Amino acid sequence: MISYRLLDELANIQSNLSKKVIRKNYLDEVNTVAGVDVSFSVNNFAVSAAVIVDFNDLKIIEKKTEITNLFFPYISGFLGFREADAIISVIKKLKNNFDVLVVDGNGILHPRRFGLASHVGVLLDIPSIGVAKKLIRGAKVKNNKIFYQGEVLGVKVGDVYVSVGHKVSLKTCEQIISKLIRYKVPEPVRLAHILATNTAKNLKVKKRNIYI
DNA sequence: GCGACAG
DNA sequence: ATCTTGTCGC
Repeated sequence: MISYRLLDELANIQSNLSKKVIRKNYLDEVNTVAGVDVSFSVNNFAVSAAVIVDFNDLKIIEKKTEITNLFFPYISGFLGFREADAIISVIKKLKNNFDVLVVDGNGILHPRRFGLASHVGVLLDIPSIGVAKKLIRGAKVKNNKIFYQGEVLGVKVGDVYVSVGHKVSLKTCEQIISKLIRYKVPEPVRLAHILATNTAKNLKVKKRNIYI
């Protein structure tokens, strides 16, 4: 079980690490973009997937999957402690380099400015962008700007909510995500989602066969 | 007790 | 996130 005492400590860790987040561009030209997503299998396994695409034609350059243990439940505001490890593990399996990472979840659009995308970005010290499918509670959208706790912390692009993860300006986040959208979710993340979901599904089938 | 929650 | 069939439409 997770105690409020522990959540307090983890919230402090987030607050401290959020000071490392850089909201400006620390990247050169963008030629390749990686997308990651995590799916969940039977009980305590997480299946993560990473897909690198060419920024110009959105064609797949490389894809990888990884299976890791889950050691933390889903608690809104603490997604990084549940999924960051799985994401970092699969990124480390990639052979190719990429210029920026797109993560399924918020960046600094977060109670303590340290959502999943920032969590992964800071730990790996790479440019990252957060893309959420649902607006975090308490935020409001006006003219596609996302207002949260008195600050503009994101931008709505199509149907998704974009925020700075690390080492990318909000303006650049907006430009990059705009170019990556074919359907609702930006291509590399959508492809990673499909890959992770299918891989998790196959795992379940295999596990089931043992008992037949 | 009820509804809501970034995934 | 996940549990789940058919069905509408290109």
